[in-house]
Amino acid sequence: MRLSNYFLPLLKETPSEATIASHRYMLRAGMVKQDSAGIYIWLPLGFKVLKKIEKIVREEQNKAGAVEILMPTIQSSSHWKETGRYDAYGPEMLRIKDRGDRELLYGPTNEDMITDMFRTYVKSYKDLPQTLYHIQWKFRDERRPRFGVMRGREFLMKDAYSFDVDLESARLSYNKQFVAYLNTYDRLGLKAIPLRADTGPIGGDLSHEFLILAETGESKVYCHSDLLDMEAPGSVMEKDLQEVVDSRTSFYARADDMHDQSKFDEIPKDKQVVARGIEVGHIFQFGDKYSKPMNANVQGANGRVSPVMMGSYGVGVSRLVGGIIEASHDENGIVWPKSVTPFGVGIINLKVGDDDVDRVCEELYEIFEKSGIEPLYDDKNDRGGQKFARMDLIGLPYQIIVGPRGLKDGIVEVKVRISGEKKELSFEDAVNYIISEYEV
RNA sequence: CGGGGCGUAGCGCAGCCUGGUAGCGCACCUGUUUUGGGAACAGGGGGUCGCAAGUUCGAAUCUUGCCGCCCCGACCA
Repeated sequence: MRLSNYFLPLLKETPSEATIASHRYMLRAGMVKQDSAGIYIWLPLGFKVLKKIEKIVREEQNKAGAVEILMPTIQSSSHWKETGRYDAYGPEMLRIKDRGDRELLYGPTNEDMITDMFRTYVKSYKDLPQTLYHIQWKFRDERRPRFGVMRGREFLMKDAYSFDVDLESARLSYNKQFVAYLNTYDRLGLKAIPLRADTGPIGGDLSHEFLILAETGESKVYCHSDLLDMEAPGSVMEKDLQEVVDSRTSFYARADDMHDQSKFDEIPKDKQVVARGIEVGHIFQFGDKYSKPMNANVQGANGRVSPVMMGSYGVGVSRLVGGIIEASHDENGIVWPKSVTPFGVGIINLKVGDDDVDRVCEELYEIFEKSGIEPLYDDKNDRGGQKFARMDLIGLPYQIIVGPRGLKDGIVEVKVRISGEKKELSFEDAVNYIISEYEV
């Protein structure tokens, strides 16, 4: 993409409402524009990142054996009345009436709808287990939306729903998602901690929330530091993932609402971590909570009919955009992990109109376009300082700086955003270096 | 939902107390000189002062009502 053709409305000054880094930088870097409280327009740069995160979430869901569907944003109240949640959910649910005075709602979650769908098709244990997911916009009429996309009213969520014949099988479905979550966050460049969680209004028996550490996190976290040092499990072939799950859950890790100081004190002092975190995922195992009232029953091998055992698994995709920035920024702007960066490399032309500089930039641009690295070429006729500040703000992992001064000696400069390190390299070395950095 | 506050150009703000032709910085446009870490100078465009009613010769300014938004706390991807 050439910057001269792009829509990138940057702000030099910080809008007054933004108090945390991710919100400030998302506004300043032209990623989002607020339209009303907790509702945002996704501008090109923000949308690109959102889509990249969505893609990684999708790939990891597919790897875990989940199957993608798409449910509507607008739901009928009927399923919610069947489960009793129409009354229980409260004012967070946006209720709408259509022209026929029918009660509709903008979905805050989809257990009720998917349970209804599932029961019409599946009657036998032979069609189980099954996990379905979708990535869809949700609306929750939060009392106080804030922190930009971190707590919007409208937000993009991946929600998966598992269906099993019994609790033993349901445990395996839960474990698959647990492992998929660890891998997902790892690919997003995040260190996520699974915490034993309260089951909240969705309800159920077993639940973990996943937090990423950030100073501005809304939750206080107490955990064992070894948990933070663990690598993502990657693709695990064994059928029963219990060992992998146990290897994480055996460490003490609680948010303050579930905190037990005496157990925390048992951890060696130098391994105790007290930090703040942002919730970026939550998984639940809730058995027959919805299947029972909705008569979503399946017949087992023994011929007995019983409610299908369910779980649900949420990842806040739009929240992750903010979460990643919270976890990865400095005083100059965002520092994107390579996996979600909106563009792979920024090309800075320090003297637009200079034949040699223009030519080298164009060659670089073409090479990176072809190699799929997606360059953002700053071909605007601005001063160097402005270009440097701009590129730092939007946070691409690598910058190639091309100017007449370096070109005279046959070199271009490569800047690594995260460290600030600058390398003076030949054209070929610069290209090879960037390309090799993106090879898996 | 309790507490606090704000609405004046795209963004950041002053003006309001004490009513009298709407201002500053950034951004934007034109020109000149510049150009390797957010350039300088000169000129210029952009506003129903959140909306409505009222008081007044006259309202951004005073009064009332409404709408919107933010911040701090208690609750949630």
